[in-house]
Amino acid sequence: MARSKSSRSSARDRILATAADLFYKEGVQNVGVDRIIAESGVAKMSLYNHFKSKDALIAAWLQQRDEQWREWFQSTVERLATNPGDRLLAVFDALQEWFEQSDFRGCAFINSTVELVDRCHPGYQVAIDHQQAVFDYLVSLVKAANLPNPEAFAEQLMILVEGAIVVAMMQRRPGVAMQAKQMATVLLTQAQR
Amino acid sequence: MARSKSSRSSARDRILATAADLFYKEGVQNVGVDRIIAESGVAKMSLYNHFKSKDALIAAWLQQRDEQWREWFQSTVERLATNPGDRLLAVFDALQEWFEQSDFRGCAFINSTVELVDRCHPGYQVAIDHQQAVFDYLVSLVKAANLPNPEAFAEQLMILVEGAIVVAMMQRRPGVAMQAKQMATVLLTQAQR
DNA sequence: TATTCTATAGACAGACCTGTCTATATGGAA
DNA sequence: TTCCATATAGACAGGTCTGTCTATAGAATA
Repeated sequence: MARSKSSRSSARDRILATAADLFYKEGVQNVGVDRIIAESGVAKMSLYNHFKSKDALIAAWLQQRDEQWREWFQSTVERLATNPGDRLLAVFDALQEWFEQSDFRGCAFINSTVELVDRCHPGYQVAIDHQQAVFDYLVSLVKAANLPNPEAFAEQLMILVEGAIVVAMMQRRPGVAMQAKQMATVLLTQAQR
Repeated sequence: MARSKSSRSSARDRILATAADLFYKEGVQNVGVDRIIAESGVAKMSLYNHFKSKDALIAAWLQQRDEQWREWFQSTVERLATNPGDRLLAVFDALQEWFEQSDFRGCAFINSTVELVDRCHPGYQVAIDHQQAVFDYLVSLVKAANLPNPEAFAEQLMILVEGAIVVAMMQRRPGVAMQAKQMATVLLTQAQR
């Protein structure tokens, strides 16, 4: 039981790791299952034993990326600042760290939403839920900073976050995070009054 | 000569109009040339006589959309406000009109950039140029309003615009434009000081 | 009228895609 | 040792895609 579980996980994990890399770098539509099995060194049947279809693999990737990205994001924000007010702004320092990664190619969830036009795709809801989870985290930060109207201010932050991501991706300009941070500073001062 | 020119344009225009509709609604990767010729009622050879390849058709579509969208955007902004300061904010009223269109599915240029991962694709540079042209227009509005550091403030507006577009697309919430407008108002007041 | 240009329908090649199938190897468990 | 779950390689079917080719119709011009 423990063996079969561990060997199964190993194959599954290799598939998921390869898919994660390729799907993010090249887009879910531009990567075929043949490529994934070739680069992860598994047989095609292993992929289809672990995942019902390519669409299910896409959904599993997004699910995993949601968990991993948010864990990275939150721990980075909390590493960069301790004061609740500072943590709000540290959101943008974390973004800049992300933008500076050499393989940065935008938000996997925005990108997948664009590629998977069909709202019934199993990965679509995962992308929507991810945005909601990020929003909820921002709300928690705003509440910790004791600002009035936490939802309203978190929605403002969300606009800045999404805008910075798109500009960073399109123009390859990681520094946009600091512009967004400065905007957030101004809005924060305004919100505190 | 006039005949052949006009009949050629008519076929070319039908192809481009159909492609524009389908590419925007369903994404360039999800629409094949067979579908375009079927829905525009032309022969496949007519498409390949007017466009070197599907990629060239995509590029031609983006080029046309760039011109049409910016003309619409600028004339809408100028219709909604005459005072230079108000025009800056009218940008977001124009966005809201756009977001409320029933077929709104985000920015064709962001979407195509995501789909066409390859930066060498003939349509890729068109998308980058579009963003630059929108930015230049924002700079002209900021300059007309006599604000200091026009480029810096236009970059802030750009973040708000891109952020609003993404939120409107992902969450189907046209009202996000008014939140972005309110943020712009605060930043405008700050910039004027 | 004869010519020429552009349109048409549709077959076709060649590549790629997903998903299934077979036949076989391996390694821990009973 | 025998069994069984899982791994493997790779052929295969059936579909889609782009782009080319042929054969033909129609309409304006010389």
